[in-house]
Amino acid sequence: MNARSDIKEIKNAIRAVGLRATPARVATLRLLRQATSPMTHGEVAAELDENGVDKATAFRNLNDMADAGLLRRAELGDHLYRFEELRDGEGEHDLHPHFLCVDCGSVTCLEEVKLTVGSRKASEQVGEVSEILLRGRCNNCQ
Amino acid sequence: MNARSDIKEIKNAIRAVGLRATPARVATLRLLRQATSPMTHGEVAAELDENGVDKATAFRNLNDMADAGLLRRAELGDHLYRFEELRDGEGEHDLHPHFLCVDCGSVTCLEEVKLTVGSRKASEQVGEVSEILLRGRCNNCQ
DNA sequence: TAGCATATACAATCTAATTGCAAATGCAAA
DNA sequence: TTTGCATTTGCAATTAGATTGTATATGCTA
Repeated sequence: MNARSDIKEIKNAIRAVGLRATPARVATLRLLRQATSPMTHGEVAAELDENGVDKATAFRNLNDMADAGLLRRAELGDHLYRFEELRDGEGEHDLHPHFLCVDCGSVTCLEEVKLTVGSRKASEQVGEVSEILLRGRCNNCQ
Repeated sequence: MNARSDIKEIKNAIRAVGLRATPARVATLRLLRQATSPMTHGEVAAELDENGVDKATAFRNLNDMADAGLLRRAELGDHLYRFEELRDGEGEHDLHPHFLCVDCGSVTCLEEVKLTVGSRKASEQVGEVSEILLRGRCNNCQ
């Protein structure tokens, strides 16, 4: 898939949730697609700043796209919102956990980490789990 | 137990972690002891403001007492730090997961919740996990 | 391509949280 | 009890993430 068809696909994805496919939004989604882990408001804004996109616009777009269901807005416990694309199939109920390094702040998606069956039952007694977060020190920071 | 002996006990607890038992700290700990759920920086500061305690002092004391191991500083997903007293026995090294209700802020310890064996291996590839957090909406808030 | 609702840039604002520093105070030792 | 001094406090300024107001510009549908 070349860059042009990528952009077309991105525009379609944005329009599919009822938003206009503006350059700032295309750039935002492209950025999130090539990122390997969720990006903060600030990280996205800093990148888009090079394209002349205003910080407030970047923030509004992230929030709007999250509200529209295109992105997931995650709060990992360090007072920063992080955004990642919500691919088809991954609904709201997708529970793939995140690992947050308390030293460097890096975030890793842990697709394959699951709770044991008994654990899921136990946690359901308490409430409906919407997010699983592991915190610790990543290998680079040991 | 009367108020006087309460205060004596509170002062002892503060001194036990190597801090001076100042009026502001005594008031802070007393407040947290009578609270039924963790309090935010701002809530504590607002209460102590009536005693003439400065906001910066309130914030510093909460952080200092948390660093000293007297309080737990929790992040419940709404970008506010919340503090609660860490009673004896609850150490820093308790690795059992916690469930945080994003609505009411209640915290539940999930002693029995575990990761699958494969998940532990997978997460160890990323780093050393020191905390497991489940977030969602508790049964009271459904 | 014209019309208009949506989106943007720019600037101001808000709130949580932190920091610098001189003055005040807890508390341990004399 | 008093003294010495490190710790703590008050006050003010500041940082940083995030949000909001508004006039202008632009996507996109008819």
